[in-house]
Amino acid sequence: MATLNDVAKVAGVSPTTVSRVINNYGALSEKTKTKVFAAMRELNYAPNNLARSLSGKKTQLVGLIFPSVSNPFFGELVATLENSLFAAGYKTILCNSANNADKERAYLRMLAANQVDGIITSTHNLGITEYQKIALPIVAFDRNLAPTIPIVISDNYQGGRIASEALIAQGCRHIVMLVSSAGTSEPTNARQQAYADVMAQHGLTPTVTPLGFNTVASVKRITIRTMLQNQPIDGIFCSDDLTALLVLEEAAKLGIDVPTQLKVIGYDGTQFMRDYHPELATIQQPFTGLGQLLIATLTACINDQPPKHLAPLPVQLRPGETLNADWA
Amino acid sequence: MATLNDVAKVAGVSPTTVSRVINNYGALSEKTKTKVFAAMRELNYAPNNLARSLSGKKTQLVGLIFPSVSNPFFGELVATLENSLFAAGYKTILCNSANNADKERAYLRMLAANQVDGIITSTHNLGITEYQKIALPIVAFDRNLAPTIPIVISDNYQGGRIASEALIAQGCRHIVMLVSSAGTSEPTNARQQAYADVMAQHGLTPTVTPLGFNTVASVKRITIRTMLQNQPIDGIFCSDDLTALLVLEEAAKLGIDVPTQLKVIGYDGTQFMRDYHPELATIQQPFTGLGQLLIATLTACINDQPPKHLAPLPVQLRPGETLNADWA
DNA sequence: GAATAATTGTCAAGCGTTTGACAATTTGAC
DNA sequence: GTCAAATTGTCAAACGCTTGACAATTATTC
Repeated sequence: MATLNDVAKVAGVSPTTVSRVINNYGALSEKTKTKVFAAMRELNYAPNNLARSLSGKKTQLVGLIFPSVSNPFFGELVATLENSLFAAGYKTILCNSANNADKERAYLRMLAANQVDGIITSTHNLGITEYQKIALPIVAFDRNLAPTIPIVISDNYQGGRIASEALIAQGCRHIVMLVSSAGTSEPTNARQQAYADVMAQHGLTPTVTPLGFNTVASVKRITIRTMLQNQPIDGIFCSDDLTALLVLEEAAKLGIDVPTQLKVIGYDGTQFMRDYHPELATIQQPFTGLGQLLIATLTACINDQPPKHLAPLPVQLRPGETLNADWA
Repeated sequence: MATLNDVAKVAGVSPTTVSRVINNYGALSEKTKTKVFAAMRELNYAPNNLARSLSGKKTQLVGLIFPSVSNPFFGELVATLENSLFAAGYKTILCNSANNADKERAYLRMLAANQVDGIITSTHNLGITEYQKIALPIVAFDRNLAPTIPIVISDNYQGGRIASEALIAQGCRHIVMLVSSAGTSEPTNARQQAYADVMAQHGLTPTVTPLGFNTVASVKRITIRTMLQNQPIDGIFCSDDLTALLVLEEAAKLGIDVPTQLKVIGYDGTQFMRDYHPELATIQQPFTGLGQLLIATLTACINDQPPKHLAPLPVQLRPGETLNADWA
């Protein structure tokens, strides 16, 4: 690997000058700049980022801690983030926490050891103190990590309300909500709260059926099937789109027609769903907006300007045939 | 951030001793080890990996260049890789090339600048010379990058053969293959070759319809629909599962019953498909095996022991109702 | 308690870069 | 041709750690 000194020799200038060119600092003539750039190209030189960072520069590394990119929701979010981070000059270290506390702890240590500039995370298997001990800029997505850690969310309550009201507006009276989230104090729980509130406002009884975030699909299917068989249900609100898919398939197997007998609405609205299951009505999260806000917030934290307050981003209903047959 | 010197002071030993403990080198008594570890914990110390690597240690960083983790196939593969890499003590730098040559070039530079130990890639938008210029261990997945770069694949020809024969065995005679890959010399093209060979062996006419890897789903749908409407087709072999999904949906819209009127088989067999579309018959790629082989090969390259020859990993048919109604 | 082995300390160079202070040189303007 | 301004060079310290050489200190053993 060519070093800065090699470049200096080839260009016939001093190492300091090369460094000045790289960092665009000090007085420099066009002529030397050209010479140096030519030498860099000739040697296929890339400055050693380790050395640069050691001597004070930022690493331009950001850690992304998410459950797993094998889930299309996180996959899409991570893809969005990675793109924006790249555009902003950052490199992405990917960490799939797999909802494993030990792994997450190891990741935090590792990211610190690698001197990342900041972390964006969407898991929380650790205690608050552990997050606070990290003396690093952190931004959370949809999770309450610690009072001091800024959190970016979309409007979960609003989303829950829109979904519930949409089902009721379509005539549903026996509406069940399926939730697969685990914790109790998570922001996403506002969706359930909204569901419960809306149901109560309409004099209807809310029924929340938990499925467990880490439960395998086949087990979820069984729960869903028994539910469909044993309860009089005409509407289902799923806290994520994948669960909605399971509902649609189990309903089809049982000969329940959607949307005449049963209306279904999901949550998330990934591009994947839009492409491969456009029939599903869902609550559309603003992926791009969330990604940009996450990164803007993180860079703000990196520059010691933590945001005062972060308003939840608006969500919107994406209509579909599972809610309203003659939608199109 | 605490440094090695801080740890030494707290532990009451010399910096050298702390380094010896970290690197487990030289003669060390249990007593000092304990003291040092205690001090490290007390200070929440993590060795600065930049400094370690600068002074000769490996970075334990691996770059992953894939089109995008928003595609469930790559998402799952990347998740698998990340897990295994983590287990092997490596950190993952994620690079979504988005099939953009400039971005890929920038990524290669960036990875080199960050002194990664190696790269695993599954895109190739660049010329051979550009890959060879990278003086870094590279392993390719399903792509021919350069003669010198080892390539890990599953048995594409075998997969194409199994799929084609399965359709024929189920009585299909008018079979179309839908391919979404772009290049002409890619290993995955063996699937088409096998399809063509098998068709010929049975005295049938092969028809390959290209869809374009980067084409949006809605456009693919149109192609598929017109094809279904205008050609007598009783079997479709898709070069990936997502395309198969589109086929199933368009067929349903047209009132074509699967599998009685049309049989469909996909390719890839992600966990996602198994969970959310178990009805789809497909060719199952050995994800875990591929991941492990990719990493084993990369570490071999890193240790200057490039593999002699890499045999394609076997694939297998995963049956499903889209191929055989009474399968279950 | 002497001899030997085991452990720990001291010192310094080096990894590739940045950055500041200062001196030396070149350039341009008049 | 002079002078100031612009440009480039020299030198050295620093970032945090590793590693080797060597000396000094402890433990261990008989």
